[in-house]
Amino acid sequence: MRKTIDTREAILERAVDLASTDGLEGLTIGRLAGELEMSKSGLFGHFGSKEDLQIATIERAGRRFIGRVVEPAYRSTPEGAERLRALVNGYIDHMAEDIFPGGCFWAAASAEFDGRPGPVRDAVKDAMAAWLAELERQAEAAGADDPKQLAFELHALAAGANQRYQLFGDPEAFEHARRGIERLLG
Amino acid sequence: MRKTIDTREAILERAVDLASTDGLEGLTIGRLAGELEMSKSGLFGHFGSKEDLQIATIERAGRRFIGRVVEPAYRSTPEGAERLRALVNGYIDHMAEDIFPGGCFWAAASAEFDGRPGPVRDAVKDAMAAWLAELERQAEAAGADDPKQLAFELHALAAGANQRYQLFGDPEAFEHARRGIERLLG
DNA sequence: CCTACCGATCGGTAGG
DNA sequence: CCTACCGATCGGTAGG
Repeated sequence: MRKTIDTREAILERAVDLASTDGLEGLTIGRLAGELEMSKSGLFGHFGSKEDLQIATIERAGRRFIGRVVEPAYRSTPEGAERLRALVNGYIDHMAEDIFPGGCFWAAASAEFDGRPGPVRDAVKDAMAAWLAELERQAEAAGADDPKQLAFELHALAAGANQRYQLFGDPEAFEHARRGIERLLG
Repeated sequence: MRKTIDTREAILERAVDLASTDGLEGLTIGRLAGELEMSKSGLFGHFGSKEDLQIATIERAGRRFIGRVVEPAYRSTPEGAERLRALVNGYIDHMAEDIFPGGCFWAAASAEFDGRPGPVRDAVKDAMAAWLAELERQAEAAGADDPKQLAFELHALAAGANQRYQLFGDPEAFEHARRGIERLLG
């Protein structure tokens, strides 16, 4: 039992990385099995379908993001302006550190599935909605005039930095984003 | 000759739409041929490889964007602040009008290929670079303090609106983007 | 522009 | 968790 769970976790860790570079559709059972040196059917048995694997991968990416960005911000800052800044800067830091190879998992998954209705798209949507709601909550606690507007702009700057950095390999992207964030928050 | 060119153009028009929803990798020769009611090899003959088809599709999407966004802005406004506003608002309008089904072609293509070096990625990069350079040029003509920073933020707001609108189907995304743009330009 | 193929890979199943 | 398969589809080719 233990080992089965461990194997499943190991599969999903690799799956998140593979999906970050090649997309959730490019995440094929055969390639994933090959990289983990197990048979296709052995891997397949941990999931009921490719769709289930994709959804489990999205959930796993969500836990990684929470562990690396959200929890540190909660531990180090009080609710409000400070936590809002820590969340957005943490998001940017984790892009700059290439924690998801191939760029932000969420930007990729969102662009890939936004036009394809179904449970995979819904899983991406739920994760993004939770992140935006968290930003709005902290913006409200910070006493922002328009918390939704602020959350939108902060996320747009971070997502814009990811797109620019991934495409041009230009670390200046992060500087631009940070400057915009400081102008909004400071 | 004429007809060969027309056929090629028709193929690429469908290809841009298909790639907008299913990605440049999901753009398969078989599906495209099926939708156009021609044989795979008949379609394939217009291109030398799938990669060539992808690059030709990117170029075609670029011409569509220029025709629908850039040229109207040039015709209706003088260089500088007015043209900058017209370009960014035109970009947002063309997202809201669903000119690319499945969301902005560029956001999708960029996220899909940013982690895969090669000529396809380079074609996406060149198109995005030309767009950002155009924004920077108009920002400079408008007398902005930091034209690169302004261009980055304007594009980020527009791209953020696309992501949000495509994922949540929420037209408020465009209002948020327009509000941010007015604050930056006004 | 077509028919008729090729080897490789896809998601998924049978049976152990 | 495996081997051994299935039908479908992939990009691409031969030959006309």
